[in-house]
Amino acid sequence: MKRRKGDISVKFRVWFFTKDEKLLGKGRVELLELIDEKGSISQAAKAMGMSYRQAWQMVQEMNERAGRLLVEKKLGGKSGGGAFVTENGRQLIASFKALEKRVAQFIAKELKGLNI
Amino acid sequence: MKRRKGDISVKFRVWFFTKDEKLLGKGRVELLELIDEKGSISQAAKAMGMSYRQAWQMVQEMNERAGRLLVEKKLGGKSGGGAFVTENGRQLIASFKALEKRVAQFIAKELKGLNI
DNA sequence: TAGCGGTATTCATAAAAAAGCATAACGAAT
DNA sequence: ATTCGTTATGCTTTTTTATGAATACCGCTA
Repeated sequence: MKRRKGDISVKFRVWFFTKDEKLLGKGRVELLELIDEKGSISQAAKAMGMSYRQAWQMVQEMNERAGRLLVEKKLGGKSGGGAFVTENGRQLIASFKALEKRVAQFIAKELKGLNI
Repeated sequence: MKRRKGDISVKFRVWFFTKDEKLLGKGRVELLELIDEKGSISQAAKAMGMSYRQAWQMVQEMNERAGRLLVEKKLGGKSGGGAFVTENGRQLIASFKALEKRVAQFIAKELKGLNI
């Protein structure tokens, strides 16, 4: 089977780091968005098909590494509590998605000139 | 601890895919380059600190998915045999590294304008 | 023809990552 | 006080991934 031009596609990922530790990537941004939408870590985890435990650990790690709270959590209360994305968190999400989009456009443009 | 602008860095990876299967990324390109330099999979694996088994499997997978040989192998012979990167392989390496470099430059440029 | 070093392949084992389960703490509403 | 759904956490099990050992094959060289 002969390889023809256009047979190869390109994928990419970007991540935000704080002092060489991964802060977040596409998956965690999606988790943050779902927390924002659902109002709880457990509902967001369920929606993503991941274990609550893992989602909770991710949030914990993100809050620690960011040096600021990206997600605030409330214990007990009317509906048992919940979790909410802070303004800092929303800004980080926006920055990430903006960069991701621009990189995607750049790569698409580059591919036209690259002979693969 | 307050988060200051510039506290966050960005990392990225790009991959070449053929029909939604990963063909290669930064690690495999490095392996190819080492094979080209050393003339054998086993020496390249040792230099990368990975098992021969894994390196061999990666080469196998790349050759299959590329639809063309990126690495040719020779059994037996003067020094027991060896492995060599084909012209196709070299071109793919070059394309990958060129794209990777351009993306790095683009992201660096973008970060100046992005407020994170 | 015996030896050398690399490719090719299987099998069992180890290490690491993810998932699953169970349970306590919490606090507003009733 | 009871109920409720969530956060929070430890412990066990499962799954995935990587590693290591062992073996056969290959072809040049001495």
